[in-house]
Amino acid sequence: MPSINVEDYLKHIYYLQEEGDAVTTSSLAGQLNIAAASVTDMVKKLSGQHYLRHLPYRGVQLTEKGRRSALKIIRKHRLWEMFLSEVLHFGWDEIDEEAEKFEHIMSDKMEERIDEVLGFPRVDPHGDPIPAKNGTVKNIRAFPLSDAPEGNSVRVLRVNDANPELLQYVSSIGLSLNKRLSVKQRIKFDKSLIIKIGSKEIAISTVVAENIFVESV
Amino acid sequence: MPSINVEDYLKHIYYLQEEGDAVTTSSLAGQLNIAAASVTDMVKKLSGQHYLRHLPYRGVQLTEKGRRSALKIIRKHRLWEMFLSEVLHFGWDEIDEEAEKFEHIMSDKMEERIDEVLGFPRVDPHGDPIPAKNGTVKNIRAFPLSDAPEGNSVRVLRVNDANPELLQYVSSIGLSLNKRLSVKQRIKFDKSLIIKIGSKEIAISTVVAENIFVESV
DNA sequence: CTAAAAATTTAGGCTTACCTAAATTAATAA
DNA sequence: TTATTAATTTAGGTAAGCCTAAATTTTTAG
Repeated sequence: MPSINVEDYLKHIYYLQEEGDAVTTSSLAGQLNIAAASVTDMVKKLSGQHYLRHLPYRGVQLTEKGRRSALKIIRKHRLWEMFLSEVLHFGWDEIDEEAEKFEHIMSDKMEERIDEVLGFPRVDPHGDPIPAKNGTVKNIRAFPLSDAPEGNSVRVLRVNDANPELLQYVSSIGLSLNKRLSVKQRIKFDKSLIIKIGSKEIAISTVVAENIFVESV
Repeated sequence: MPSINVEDYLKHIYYLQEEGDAVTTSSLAGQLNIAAASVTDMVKKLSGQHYLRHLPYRGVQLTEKGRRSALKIIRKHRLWEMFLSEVLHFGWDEIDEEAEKFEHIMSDKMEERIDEVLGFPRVDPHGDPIPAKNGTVKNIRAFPLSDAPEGNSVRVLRVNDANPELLQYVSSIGLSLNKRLSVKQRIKFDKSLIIKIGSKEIAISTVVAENIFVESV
């Protein structure tokens, strides 16, 4: 069984890989809030245990073993987020932090019980897919709202959960998962957007638009 | 904030104190499954941080600070047990183990939310009192069934949760919290009891009787 | 193409919390 | 009361994960 620290490394490597970024010592150090030298140490250890492959000075890549372990944690994390949201009525801006620790101590029995109570959900409250027990992850084909052409009508499928304030803001302008909106206007010089939600028109910055993922409708 | 390990020490010291036992290096080592020498180390550290007083070669005693910290953990532990039992329908023989880890990571926000959902319970599923936020603990005036005189009619108030198999056994003979029973006969030579639950008469050993706490009714 | 800058790794250390073995103190039995 | 036994503490170590500073490798700019 990987330690809590190892689990955190694997999870963050998976996230970085998923975003298509190269997984370097420094990007990992940034995610984990840890000195780069410490990351090198751990990476060598994880490589020795075949959780990942390490090309010195180049970066790392999860092995199948590493990917499996990462997905187990992520499954627990997202199920717990779902539970916090659905059963204990936490806001979507609060749940990620609460789940950070629980993901590491949740027993398999607990995982199954919660999955059952929730009715075997496929996505978490931010629209991220909940990995299946067999290691399958449904990939959500959504594109960032910032890429939507003028006039497009779209539906929100996912919101990046990395920043609680962003989530709060998104709620505050009346957006939530599955909500429909249309792009009224794209402002060239600052790349901001004017979107229409229901009958309201709202201006949002690129930063916000880049973190809202949608599908055409 | 005390570390997880410190919390475990404080909790077990509290338990031992509560049972009226002297809290010695070896009794603690036994509870924590740790070598006595390691306990001495930690005890000196905790004494330095004023969580407890240490009389070398004699034993330890929690300070008020230590008692407070212990009760915070125990409150979280018992609330979580209650939640597992009431909301997720875990058996009373499963919950203690599940709560061992969660007690250390449960946020105060989570604690409040659960307390609320459960309707501010006063006792956990084993009949142990849930300490209040202000550090008050209702003491349950119950005596062990093994002390009940022949002919006595009693009600179950608490069952020692230290042993899951005992809890299972107690359930299996039809006993649970608040159930009434009467002592039909006390067998002298092995101190076992014949008790009557509803219309059934059952023989139970001292070991079992010593772990069931009752009040006269 | 090379020199400076940036990223990565190596070296040497630290802290927490554990361990075993040896020394010391306390308890117990003759 | 003293010798033996039991409990406790001290001494010296270990492993996991982190750190800073120095050395090395890679990238980038001129």
